[in-house]
Amino acid sequence: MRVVFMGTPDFAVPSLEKLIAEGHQVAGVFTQPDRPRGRGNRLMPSPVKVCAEAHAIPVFQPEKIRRDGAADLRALAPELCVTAAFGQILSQEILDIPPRGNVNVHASLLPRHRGSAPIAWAILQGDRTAGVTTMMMDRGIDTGDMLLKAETEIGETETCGELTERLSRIGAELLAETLRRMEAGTLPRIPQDESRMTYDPMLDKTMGRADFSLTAREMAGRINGLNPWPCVSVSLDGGQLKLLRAKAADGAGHPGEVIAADPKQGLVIACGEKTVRILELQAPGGKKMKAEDYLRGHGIVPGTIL
RNA sequence: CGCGGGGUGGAGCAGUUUGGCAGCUCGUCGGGCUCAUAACCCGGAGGUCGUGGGUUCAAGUCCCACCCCCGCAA
Repeated sequence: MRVVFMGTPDFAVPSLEKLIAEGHQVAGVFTQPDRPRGRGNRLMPSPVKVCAEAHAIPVFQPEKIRRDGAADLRALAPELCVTAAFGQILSQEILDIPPRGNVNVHASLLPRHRGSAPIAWAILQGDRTAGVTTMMMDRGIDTGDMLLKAETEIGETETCGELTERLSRIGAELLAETLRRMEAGTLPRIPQDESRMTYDPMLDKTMGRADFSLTAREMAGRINGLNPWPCVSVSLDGGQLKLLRAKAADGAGHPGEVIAADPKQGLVIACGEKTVRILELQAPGGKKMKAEDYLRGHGIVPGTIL
């Protein structure tokens, strides 16, 4: 099929690569403009742009596709558009261009977790499973009819970053099957049950402020679900200690109290209910490391309130 | 030239301000104690101190250049 792909972050790359590998004709790729990123504020291309260029596919980076992308898209004459974490809202004018419509790869089990951060929210809300849904796009945000769905269990200490990586590959497979069945005419089209939908807001860096009055399960969900961004962190030695991976554990104490902090027992912090064991963290200016490694070189006095 | 932190045995750190024997918490290897142990005791191995150059009787430490890693900001 002649398709145009729209996507931006790492999550979208496997889907683009799968389209190419499946023999679809990817006529062009739309992605977010290069942004200043990293140290030195250098302009960095999106992962999707890097991938597209490696395959010699024309790249389009309008600031707003609904304002100044229609002509380019029309010129590419796509039979179908595929989007995956593009990061821009499509107008009806854009949606009307491809005759077979617009398939979106959304990283949740719709109608749950509509919005831009479905994977993080699945972990934040303590879901046991996550997944990918392919859907036909319409004017609303993640409101269109569902096509196919793939489900996977969320690991007990799996982070948003890890789950995103996993779902990106599951999504690519699901996309391939979706297009196969579309061509075969055997694709179901299922309206979303509006009564069961949830819409989750964008992540915000203020969510990273540690709140140990939560239950241990909630706290572990925040720590794992907000990694790699914005991450839950606590102030320590004038810097921010990022908590990167955690697991609920037994025990109790004043919320925020350090129950244990040595290489043998690891780092255990009391929550509103029970405690969390910190498995990985990152010290100010340092690299990610296991909590035990951190504690070999840094002392935290048990009883300290974080 | 956006701001800032860092690179020291296998891991994590101190030591750099004020140049003077390579240190700490672990791990590892050997031995001991113990009914037993992730506990405890004794002993050992393991380091071009990111790279190159400079100053000095002497550089992890001071000077110059470069490489790499990380945080903030997005």
